[in-house]
Amino acid sequence: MKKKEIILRVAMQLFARKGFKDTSMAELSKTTGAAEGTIFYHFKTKQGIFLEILKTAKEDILFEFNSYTANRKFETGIEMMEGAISFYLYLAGLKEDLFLLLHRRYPYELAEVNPVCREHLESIYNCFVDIFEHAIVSGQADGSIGPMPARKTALIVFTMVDGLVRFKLYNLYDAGALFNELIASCRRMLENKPVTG
Amino acid sequence: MKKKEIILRVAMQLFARKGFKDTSMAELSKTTGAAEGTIFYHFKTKQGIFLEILKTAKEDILFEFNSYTANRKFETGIEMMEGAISFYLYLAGLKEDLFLLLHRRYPYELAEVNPVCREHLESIYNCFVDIFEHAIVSGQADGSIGPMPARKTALIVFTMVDGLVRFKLYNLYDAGALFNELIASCRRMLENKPVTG
DNA sequence: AAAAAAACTGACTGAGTACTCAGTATAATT
DNA sequence: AATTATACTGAGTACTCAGTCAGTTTTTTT
Repeated sequence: MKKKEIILRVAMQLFARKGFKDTSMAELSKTTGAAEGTIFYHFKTKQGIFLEILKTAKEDILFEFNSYTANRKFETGIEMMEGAISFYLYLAGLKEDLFLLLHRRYPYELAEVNPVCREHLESIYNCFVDIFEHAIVSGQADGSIGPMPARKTALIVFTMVDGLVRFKLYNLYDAGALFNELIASCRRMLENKPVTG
Repeated sequence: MKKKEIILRVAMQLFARKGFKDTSMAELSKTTGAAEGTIFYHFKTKQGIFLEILKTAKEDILFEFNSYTANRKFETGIEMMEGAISFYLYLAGLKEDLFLLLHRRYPYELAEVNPVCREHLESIYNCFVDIFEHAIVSGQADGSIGPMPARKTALIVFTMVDGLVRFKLYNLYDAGALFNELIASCRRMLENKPVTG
């Protein structure tokens, strides 16, 4: 593996687990085995490393997203939603460092002054919200999901699922213990209620 | 106002808006008008300042919580839940700096090694989840809310509402545009569905 | 094998960091 | 008025930081 790759991989871990500011170039140098000068040969600034991490993360998620949507088929929209939620939680476990990074403040502060960063973040979030929205639209077509604004509801589902991930990442609550209840709550929230009377 | 108070007040703002690590004692000294030595006369360490901020924040929230629960009366549990959600969003607007602080990573990292910090955070969170839980239990008693585990559901409602606050604080989405949909979603999630047939 | 290009090195820099301390000013107590 | 206690000061300390640069090693091209 080339040093540049190693630097990116290790920096991702450190930025996610310790934070951007709390990770020094000296530490990154020691952990990667690359001299500090080497790091600055490959990346102009420390922030530059972060932006490249975010770029590859975006491509990574887009890939996972595509292979997910290509392979899964669901009977109803509400089942599709269950699959989407499971997918998000599965991905958060698989790529824990990335989700830790995305739950830090730094990316969003950078996004406010750096359009490239903002675009990467938006791509990542749109991916996920799109999945939820698509499930809702499908469910409304097949009758399993009731009438409600699809995008807004997708955003609300996203905050629920991402909130659960935050609980887990921050060690606030055992996320697994809430999983079944989350699914049940979403079902009640989305289900098409037959009109009685 | 005594210098100690000023230091606490300004440090709260700076820690919330710029982050703990990104706020230097030099800056805090300049902004407060107190010499660096004065700051360390009142507080043993920088971390000590943070802990005292969190302590007063906890007392602050407990006070708001008490005056809220003392003054409001609701017909049904589901209405009480609507009131609780509004209260949370109102408080997040009123005490924006505190909520910014609580959405940073630093408090939770400190909580993992500092029991005092952990206790403060737990008190704060329990306050809010208790309000939601109480609404659910009341609603189940009066029949406006269906049968579901009260605490777990309260936690899920909390992630939804707090997620909305995060959207707003991070400038990700206009939270106001989602408010009505959030209330409607919660209603559908909680409402007691009459058994048909 | 020689020349050119790319990858790599680590000592160094100057600015910034949390925190200290010897001493001064102000307030409270006798 | 004298003594004591509290509040305050800012230059100084030892250290860490991101980033530089002159020079060396490795790889690629000719």
